[in-house]
Amino acid sequence: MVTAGKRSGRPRAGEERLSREAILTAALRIVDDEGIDALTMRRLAATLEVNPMSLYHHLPNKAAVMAGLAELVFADLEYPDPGDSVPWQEQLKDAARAYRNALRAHPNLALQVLSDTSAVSDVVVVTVEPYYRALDRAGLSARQIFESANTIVDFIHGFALGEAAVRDETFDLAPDLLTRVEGLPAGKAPTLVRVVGELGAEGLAYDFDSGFESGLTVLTEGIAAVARRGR
Amino acid sequence: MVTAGKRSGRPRAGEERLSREAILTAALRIVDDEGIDALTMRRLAATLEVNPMSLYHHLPNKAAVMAGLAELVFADLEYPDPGDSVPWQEQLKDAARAYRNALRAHPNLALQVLSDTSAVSDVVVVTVEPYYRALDRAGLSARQIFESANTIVDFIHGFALGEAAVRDETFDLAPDLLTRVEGLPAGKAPTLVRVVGELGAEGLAYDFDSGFESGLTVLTEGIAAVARRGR
DNA sequence: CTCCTTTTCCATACGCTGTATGTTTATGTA
DNA sequence: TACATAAACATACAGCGTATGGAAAAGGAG
Repeated sequence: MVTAGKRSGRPRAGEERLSREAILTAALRIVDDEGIDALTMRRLAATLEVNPMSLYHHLPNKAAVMAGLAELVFADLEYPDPGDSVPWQEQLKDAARAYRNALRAHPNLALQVLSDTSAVSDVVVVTVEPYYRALDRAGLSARQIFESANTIVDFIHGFALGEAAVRDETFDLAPDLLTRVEGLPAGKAPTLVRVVGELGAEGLAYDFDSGFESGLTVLTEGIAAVARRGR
Repeated sequence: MVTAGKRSGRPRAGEERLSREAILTAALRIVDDEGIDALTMRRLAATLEVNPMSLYHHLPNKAAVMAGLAELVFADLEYPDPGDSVPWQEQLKDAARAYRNALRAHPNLALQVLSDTSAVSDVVVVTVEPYYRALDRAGLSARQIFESANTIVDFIHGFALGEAAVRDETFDLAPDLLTRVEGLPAGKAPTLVRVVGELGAEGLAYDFDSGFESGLTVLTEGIAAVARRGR
């Protein structure tokens, strides 16, 4: 019996089935479609119609696949950078929005991106430039620029973490929070109960977009205050 | 041959070897000492000198063990809450510091705590009360309190994420960042290069404590500005 | 007391994982 | 033409979470 497929041995020139890029593309698709847990070396090999061990000729191990995926997220990150014609606050916010959007583009990958420090390459380091540009224009010292940029990035990371976690389990914040707070033992967290109650009364229409924007406003106002005081 | 240990069947009264609490305590020790990957059901059972399957009589599966660990972190969280005698800014910062400290207490668990939404119980929800208290005193609207508290928590989460990631691989930020930035292609990220260069010249003594404090300052100043504008 | 259900342990086993090792075949270079 | 290298496949191993079932003590019901 002459089986048509799966010849063993090296493929003819131009018939290579694999490449680092092709593997990562397939992996990204699996993660996007079915979640991070669905990504196994065997599953990945199957979608590429290849033996699992073949993958190891292009990537040293599974951790490298993960790191490669994290890098893809950053590669897709493109800052608009409107230039210095807009106020620095707007420049800063635009950079933050672009970063958040890149993290949102692959929610199943967010945790990986945010936690895998081994994926921090030059590609990633360079992505902070727009924050430094904007903060420089705000009149901050070198140290203040450094610390403020870190603060912004930390906020975005925390926000993205919450957004991604909620995203993949169809968890509706508003009603959940409301019922949860209402069920609390009396007198346990009075301010929380009152505030959430008021929000519920006026229809707590929480969405992540406005939450992110209000965070950016707090941060830019805070940085402006620090800049004023710093002079 | 009558082997002394490992009798099968139910233990005599008062000789139970396991309990949910004992299991979680042992699990926490493993995670603290050897990292999250070292925690397997078999390993956990071994340290408790028990058959792996015995664990399943006290916890339904491994995910429940993880969630239980995350809960332990929040259980250890105690806010000092100096009361209303200090400015609301200080009250807010104290709450944030306490939360950060709780997350730092078990760095190997930080990622789990921050990403496992299934561990969000009443215990956790109540922990936001101090933020609400402080923000209420700042004169914010219900919606502003809600959004500002989220922003603070997001910042702490992002910060803790970075801190935990760096912690467990003896990665020294300052020299790493310096050499990395110096090795960048010329003209690639001019502001970043200049700022980090200046910091390197004056001895970039970065530590997480001061980074966290400067973040808190930016946030409280920003919230104060929003409060002023809100009137 | 006896009978019976429930609880808490142990033993075995299954399907899955990442990957080490070795073989086959084609390529590119000497 | 030889030969090292590269890219595929095949087999196999240790370790994982956990389903299933059995043994023995506990504890309540008659």
